Amino acid sequence: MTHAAPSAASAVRVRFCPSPTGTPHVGLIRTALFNWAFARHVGGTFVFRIEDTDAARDSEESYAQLLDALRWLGLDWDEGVEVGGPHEPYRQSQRMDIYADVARRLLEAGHAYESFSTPEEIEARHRAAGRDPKLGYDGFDRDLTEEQRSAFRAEGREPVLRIRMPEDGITFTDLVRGEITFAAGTVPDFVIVRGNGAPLYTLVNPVDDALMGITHVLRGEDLLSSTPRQIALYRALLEIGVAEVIPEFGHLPTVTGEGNKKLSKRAPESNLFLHRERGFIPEGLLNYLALLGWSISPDNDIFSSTEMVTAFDISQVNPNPARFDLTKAEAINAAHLRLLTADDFRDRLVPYLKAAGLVQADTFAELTPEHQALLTAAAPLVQERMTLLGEAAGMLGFLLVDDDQVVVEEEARAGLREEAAQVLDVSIEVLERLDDFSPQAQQDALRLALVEGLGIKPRFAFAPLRTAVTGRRVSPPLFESMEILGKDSSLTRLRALRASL
RNA sequence: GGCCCCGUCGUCUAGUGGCCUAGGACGCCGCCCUCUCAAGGCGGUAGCGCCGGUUCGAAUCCGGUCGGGGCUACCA
Repeated sequence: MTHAAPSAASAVRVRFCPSPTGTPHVGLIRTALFNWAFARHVGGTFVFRIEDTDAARDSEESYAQLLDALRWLGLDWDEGVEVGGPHEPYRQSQRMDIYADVARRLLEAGHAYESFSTPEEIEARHRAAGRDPKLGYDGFDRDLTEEQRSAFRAEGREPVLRIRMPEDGITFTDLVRGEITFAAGTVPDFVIVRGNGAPLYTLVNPVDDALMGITHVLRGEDLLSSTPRQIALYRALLEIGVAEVIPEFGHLPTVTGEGNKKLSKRAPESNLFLHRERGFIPEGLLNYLALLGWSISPDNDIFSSTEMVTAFDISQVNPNPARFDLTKAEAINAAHLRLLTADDFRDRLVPYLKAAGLVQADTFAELTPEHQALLTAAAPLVQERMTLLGEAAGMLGFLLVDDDQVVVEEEARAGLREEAAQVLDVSIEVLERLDDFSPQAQQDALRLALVEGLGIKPRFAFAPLRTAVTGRRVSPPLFESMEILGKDSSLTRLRALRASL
């Protein structure tokens, strides 16, 4: 791919482990990007694992979208789903026997215990004791005797498995926030296996990280408060020989939307594929996402993912929440669009023109020779005029439709002034006589007749022609456009608008 | 409520005690260029939440305060 080959084999192993629920969210992608950049920077291993332990919410469609997303963005992984690796399988739904085994060992070693209390009972005990009912689990079942457990079972209760939290507080050094301490007693014993035997995220995530040798966990800030539980579980896993090291944690700043709240999955800006459909290119989107919490240098915002890999330093990540600003994202995308080579830019236009029904193929190579020539000539005209590839249809559509299919937009027609008819009459006459239809020749002749001859300011002199030829108020440069269109076609369009006045 | 995180222009950020009368970018405004729109050039707008303390000196360190956010599930 685009990254430097992991030369000195690093011991660093990081992972991206999304749940396949819904459409990929830009915040999720930002997390993937930072993990990827971190791994590539140090020459470590990037693992891609799927956490599909919630059958009620997970879907195959979402799984496919996750693959599509990472591949589109070029965030390649060394180990994981599809590519395999030494710790297969990489989908948690296929690792249930592993979790059952670890849970059993945790129970046998006394790190976990069976808990029969229902949420209602826990709350009731808090109230009875005059405590805040929202305190969470109270440790009631910690030291149940075998007799008590049997009695509960006899009632038909199915126990969940809880981890026994340590008596003392938990402190760790966050890679982006520094030292963080959770005081003793503030984190209740948590559930790792449901009453029906299904393992929970609280168990499977650390277990797989341990089994897969993950050394650094970079994830969203929303998971910060679950870290003490994971560390407690890790300590237990260490003791029973499932884990070898406790990874370091780094909590990436939340990606917010309007109003400083976490960018909702319902918000359209959160939808990665919507951005792709509108014409973001991977380079632009990745660059923008990198800016959410990180900066490559004091005076530059535009960079490639390769440059990011070279410079990325997790300790330089800003802990502040970052707002997803579509306007800036688009500006960054526009900058990358301009950075593309002419051919590359041209080729990337094709799927968008296809989607708009203007061409018949998805790739440049499959286009008709006519369309290929036309696009090759026209693409450079719009490259620095576009922010999103999706604008291609509007900018180039007039070149891809028949003369009698040109629709003159209201905005353009409204801009026509009194002298439009006269301008068109004169222009048609001038252009008809032109043998050299190059932009320069057109301009020279038209300026002579319109600007000098009729005394009309340039900006008003050419507007009627632009409207006639493109149907729009905003278009690629007029003379170049007419050259591409050809003399006959251009004249036909000029006459058509003239006739409609 | 409890626990935890965060607090520099509207937004994303640089800043790790003197280089800061706080730099860049997006946005916005103006001018130049100009066949439209862009691009480009030039200029401008706008910020260290607040209060104490430490220090010769604080955006930078400490305390408090206020504000924002996250978590508080047999979701992930």
